[in-house]
Amino acid sequence: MSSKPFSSVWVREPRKSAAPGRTREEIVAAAVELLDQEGLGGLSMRKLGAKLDAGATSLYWYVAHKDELLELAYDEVWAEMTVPDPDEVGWRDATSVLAYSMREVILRHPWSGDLIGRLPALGPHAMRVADRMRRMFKAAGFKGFDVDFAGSTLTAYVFGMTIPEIAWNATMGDRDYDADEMRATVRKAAAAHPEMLESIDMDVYDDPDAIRALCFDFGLVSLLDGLERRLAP
Amino acid sequence: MSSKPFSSVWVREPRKSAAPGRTREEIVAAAVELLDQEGLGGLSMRKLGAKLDAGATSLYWYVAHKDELLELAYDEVWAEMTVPDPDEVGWRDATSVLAYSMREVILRHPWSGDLIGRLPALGPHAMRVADRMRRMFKAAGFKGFDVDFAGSTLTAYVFGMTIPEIAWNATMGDRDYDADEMRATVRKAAAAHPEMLESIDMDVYDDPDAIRALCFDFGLVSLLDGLERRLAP
DNA sequence: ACCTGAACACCGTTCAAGT
DNA sequence: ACCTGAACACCGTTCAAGT
Repeated sequence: MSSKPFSSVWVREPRKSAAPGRTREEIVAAAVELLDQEGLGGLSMRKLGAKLDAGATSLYWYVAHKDELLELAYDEVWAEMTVPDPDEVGWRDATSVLAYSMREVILRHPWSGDLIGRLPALGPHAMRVADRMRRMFKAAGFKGFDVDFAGSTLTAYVFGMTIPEIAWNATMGDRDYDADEMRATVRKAAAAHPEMLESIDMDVYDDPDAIRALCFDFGLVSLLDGLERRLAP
Repeated sequence: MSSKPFSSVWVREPRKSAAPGRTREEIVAAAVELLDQEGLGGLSMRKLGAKLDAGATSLYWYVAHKDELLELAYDEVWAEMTVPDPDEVGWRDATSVLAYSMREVILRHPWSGDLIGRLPALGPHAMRVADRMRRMFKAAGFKGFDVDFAGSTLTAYVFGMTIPEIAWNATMGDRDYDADEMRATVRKAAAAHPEMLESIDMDVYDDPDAIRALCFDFGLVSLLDGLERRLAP
């Protein structure tokens, strides 16, 4: 009945390469390297081909299209996330460590921010995280759908908090940060809302990195408290 | 000291058009229409020009580059969000209504999901929401930085939860959904984690829309509980 | 003040052809 | 089995030139 089937690299049977030629692994590794260096916009099939001393279109033998390549690269990001064993540290600490680890990994690979939630996360490394995260929330005492709901809630929070951080780093990273310039920008944008301007603490713009870290923690603690409340009998 | 200044349509002085020619408003309206119909990938300067019976490059008189156009369109999305008055319904209900409204508006303009957090939200409509949201959390009893932290936490959650929903709708929307096919996909992807497969309730794939709504509510209630806890003396 | 078309430097992807 | 180059149908943006 489906017009076109659900498609993902992880469902498609890969080509079985006996020995010669390139391998998917080295292609993906090169792609990740390029992405880390130049960002999502910096990865083109032509550039990646050149990097591998191959013709631009040779990659299409290993991969159906660019999105598959991105799916593969994306899964590498999940590989770097640490999910502690809840039996050792307790579910709350485990969850907290995972949340911080996700944030850190994503900030280290800013291009992943544009992929999160947009690409299916069905790769082996994503699955490993999903598995261990389920264990975490089961250990906490969640049952049935709530195990998945708790997981979705956590990742939604972390991703939703981290994605704007990437954007901030991108606009600010390659320039000198000027707190006063930033304050002036905000003041101008919010000129129509004097009440807000008056109540806002402009000190937030002194050390944005520190404030963002505080903010992340505030939200995370709130979320964990809220989840804990779900467990009460 | 800054190499290049922070840039956003909302900081730049727009051209003062006396009367003739096109207006920014109609250009933005046409852009939003195109985006709603064809998605982010469907908006090109050439297509938008054609839609306005203009040369492809005429738009560059009104807008410095495509990103500015997107900033303008993006702000229109914020215009549709309803932020209730906390004095009338209480902060918890107000927050809840806002969260649902955000989710609904974003799902109605799926292209906005790709822009959220990536583009500066300094437009007048975004500012209106920010202002009213601050009021909400101040009414709740938050003070100082916590007012902003609570706001960031809420939007992070809503955005992080909604973005994957858009992706889901995009892959599934134009085809018939096949629950069994989906279950088979998951089973295949998770084959290496039998424990997870055994514990997962495959009923989630029967009616994904309903489950996602449940999930959104679960996370939102948890988050609100957690925020409420921050207010305890 | 506003609009145009040509041009530049890119894209992803297809495909017939090579080895 | 693997790789290639040419070709197609696109992009965003610049810029000199028009009115």
